Amino acid sequence: MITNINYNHLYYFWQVAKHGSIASASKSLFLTPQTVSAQISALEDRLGKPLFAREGRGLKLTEFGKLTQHYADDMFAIAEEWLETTQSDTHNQVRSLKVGISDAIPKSLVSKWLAPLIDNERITNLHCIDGQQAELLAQMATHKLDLVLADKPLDSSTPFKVFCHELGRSQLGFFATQELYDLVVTGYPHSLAQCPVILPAKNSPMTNALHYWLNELNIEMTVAGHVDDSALMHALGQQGFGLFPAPIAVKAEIEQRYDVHFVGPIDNVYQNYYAFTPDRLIKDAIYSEFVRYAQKSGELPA
Amino acid sequence: MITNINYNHLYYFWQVAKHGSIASASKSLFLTPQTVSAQISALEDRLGKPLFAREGRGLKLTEFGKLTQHYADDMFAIAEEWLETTQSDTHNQVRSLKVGISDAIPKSLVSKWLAPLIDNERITNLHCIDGQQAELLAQMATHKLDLVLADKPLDSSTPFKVFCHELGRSQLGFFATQELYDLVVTGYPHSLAQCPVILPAKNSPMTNALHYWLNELNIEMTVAGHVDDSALMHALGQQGFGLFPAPIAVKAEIEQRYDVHFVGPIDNVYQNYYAFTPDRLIKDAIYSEFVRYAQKSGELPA
DNA sequence: ATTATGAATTCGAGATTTACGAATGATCAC
DNA sequence: GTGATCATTCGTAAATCTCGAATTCATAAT
Repeated sequence: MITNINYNHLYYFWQVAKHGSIASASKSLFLTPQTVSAQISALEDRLGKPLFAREGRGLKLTEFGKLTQHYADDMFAIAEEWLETTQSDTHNQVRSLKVGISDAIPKSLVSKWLAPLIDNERITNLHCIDGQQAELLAQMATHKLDLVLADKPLDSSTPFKVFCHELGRSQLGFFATQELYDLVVTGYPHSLAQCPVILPAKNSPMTNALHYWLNELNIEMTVAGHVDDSALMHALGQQGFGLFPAPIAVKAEIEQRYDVHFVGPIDNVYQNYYAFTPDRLIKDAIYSEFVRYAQKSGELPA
Repeated sequence: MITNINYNHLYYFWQVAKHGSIASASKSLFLTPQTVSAQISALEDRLGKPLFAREGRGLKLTEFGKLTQHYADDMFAIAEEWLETTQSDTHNQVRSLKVGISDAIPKSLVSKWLAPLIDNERITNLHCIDGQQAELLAQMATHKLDLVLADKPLDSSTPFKVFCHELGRSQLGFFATQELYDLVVTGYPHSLAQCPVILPAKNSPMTNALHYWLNELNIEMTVAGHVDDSALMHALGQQGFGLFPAPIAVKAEIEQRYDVHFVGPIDNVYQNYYAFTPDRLIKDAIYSEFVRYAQKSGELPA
């Protein structure tokens, strides 16, 4: 007689796999290690193969264990969202938010957007991760993220349902170290020809818009490099690697944090901001709250 | 003290929600109805709200129950795939396959491709569903499908990892009822101008290629309509609604089933076939087997 | 209207599972 | 070697799961 899988055992396994040890997992489960150990053994017996290899005084996932963890990750991410969205008492609503932030977006802008929600105590548990837009959307599809922030809209052909909200936009400007600043500040923007620039990824909307602008003005610049990550771009800029573009909305933060100066604006070149939310109705309240806040604070220098 | 969720209870709930009644679910769980009923009640107590409304002598999901079922669907779809891919004994491998088939693909081609796997007894449990490519890929991402067949490749920007395999292609030809056939068969393809045609969706690769071909030959045709679903297109064609294009690879089936005649080929216009598989390693064996079979049988009239 | 049938449920008792304390090994840090 | 940390084994107590019998209720049959 083949018995059913005990999904509680799988839950215990998942906790152990996450924590890396029975001892630590048993604490967070409010159980004793013996218990957890026994349940894991029961699951292994049921499955016919070991999930962990006993190594030294600890455990190590077997290949089969790793695979199982992967599946369990996906499963319990859904379960957690289910509980979060259905168990939170009606007037206190959801209290946690997992946000994916595209590399291209300045972090200081994000914290500006999120600040009202945190100040309000609407959210007590914020979890942010970085990454590329496509990766983040994939994680949202599998319930591992609630919200994705990015600087490009979505080609309509995305397989799964996501909603795309426009948050606003900010004009771009060039920033540079003192040394470079002195070099180009007079005669801007035509003086730009004198100096290398760091640009975002090729074919990113920002880069394209920039090239168009330079073309219009008949300026030929030296491209020092293309960098995907905005934080890295700023850091390189700080080293004097070249001028770099950044949204004017965060001028103050950029100047202060990276010890650079604002050189000048880039006419008609904007970075747009979008928020993506999944096709789930329950967290709606917090979604719309976020979007509303962000759009309001997003009325940035035109 | 807030207790943990018992995921076995959730599993019982899921079964009941699927079967529509405790009586039926309890059979498939090899338990008695009292037991299942009690476990469901326990879960409802833990969650604080009822999952079912007792209605007459049966059960009906509450709104909360429906939502929960939705989450449970997603969770246990993953669990089932996990068990299927890890529990199947090593040399007998996987025996079930869930295939999503894009509307645009002629079903007779699909059955040709799948036949070897079924004849071989490699697969004993085949589940096919129809739909639009994007929808199907979304379902694959959430583990509800193992394989998707479609007629267009994928823009690289798909958020999640899928592998795209080229299966082959078939030249297209026009088909028509006897009456229309008589009208256009002489002087083909220029005679096409005399007769309305049914085309696939606007902007589908097939439609674009067709327009290009017609343009080249300087033929102006009347478009009777655009139809997404290949089966529907054939049915309309059978009614004499107009000529319709179809892959020559299934000429015989089309002629026989829809009682139409092959009018003539369309030069340099092909329908391409692609198989999409998810980023999961375990079902690899059956995937590659399928792709190999399909590619072999896909060497179609050039 | 009365009787059956099919469904969910309640109750109580027994079987099973789960959980813990105590004790045992095994490993690591010192 | 000593003490600390971790997983595990064993035996037992508590919780739970499960089932049979009986109950309730709504529908179906007569």
